[in-house]
Amino acid sequence: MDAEVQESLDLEKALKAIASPRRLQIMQWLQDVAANFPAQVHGDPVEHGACNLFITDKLEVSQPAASRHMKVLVEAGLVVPTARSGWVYYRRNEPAVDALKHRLLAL
Amino acid sequence: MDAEVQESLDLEKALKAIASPRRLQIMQWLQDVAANFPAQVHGDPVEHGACNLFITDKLEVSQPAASRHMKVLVEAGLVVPTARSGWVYYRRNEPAVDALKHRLLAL
DNA sequence: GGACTCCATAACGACTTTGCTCTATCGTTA
DNA sequence: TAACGATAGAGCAAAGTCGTTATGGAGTCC
Repeated sequence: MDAEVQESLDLEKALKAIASPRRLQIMQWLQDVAANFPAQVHGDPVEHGACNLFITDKLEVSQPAASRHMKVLVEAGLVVPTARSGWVYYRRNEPAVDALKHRLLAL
Repeated sequence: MDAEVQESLDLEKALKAIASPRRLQIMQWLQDVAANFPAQVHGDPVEHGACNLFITDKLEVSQPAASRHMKVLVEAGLVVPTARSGWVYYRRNEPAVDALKHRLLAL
């Protein structure tokens, strides 16, 4: 366990981030981008993650609503955004997710 | 892992229950009732848990506010209340907590 | 340049959360 | 019986959440 990642994790923020059906769902989808989202022209599924547009479509909410959900996840440190020529891709921040699990095991 | 406990766990409810500084704190206090609360005349710390009154005092909120926090934890299944001659004692529901951890490890 | 797509932010409304105070209930005790 | 202490519920206000539509910036394509 990386001590720096562990310390930087805001437990309350991370818990609130995933204590939402939509965002929990997103985290699960992002576990396997290639399997859960359409093929992407740009942006490698593994390296960069899923295109924001696909996430919005799957969530079946408006684009601003999806945008805000992603922002919550990013600010909780659980997801990493990659802006690339107009598109934004999101991938899980696995060290942070592991840190969250580790903290929760101590509860 | 008890399959019945596992299935009965409402993940979203449990997450929302602990995604609150106060309630997270309560769960941590209840890990060691004898160490975190004054000695109780009635109600065994291990068997029954901590007296609601002590929890209210430690939280430093009004009695109804503490009462409602405990209700949220009970309804999430994470805590078990024991009513005993006017007082209510709360203890952690360890199987449910373990079930929650188990579910979160899959995220 | 002009039209288009993608994304983020602002503004709004409905609903939920969380604190408070006041009140009712219930068991113990004088 | 009457008084007291612990708890839960009702009612209220402030703040947060989550959805929407409207708007504007940034990049792509003709």
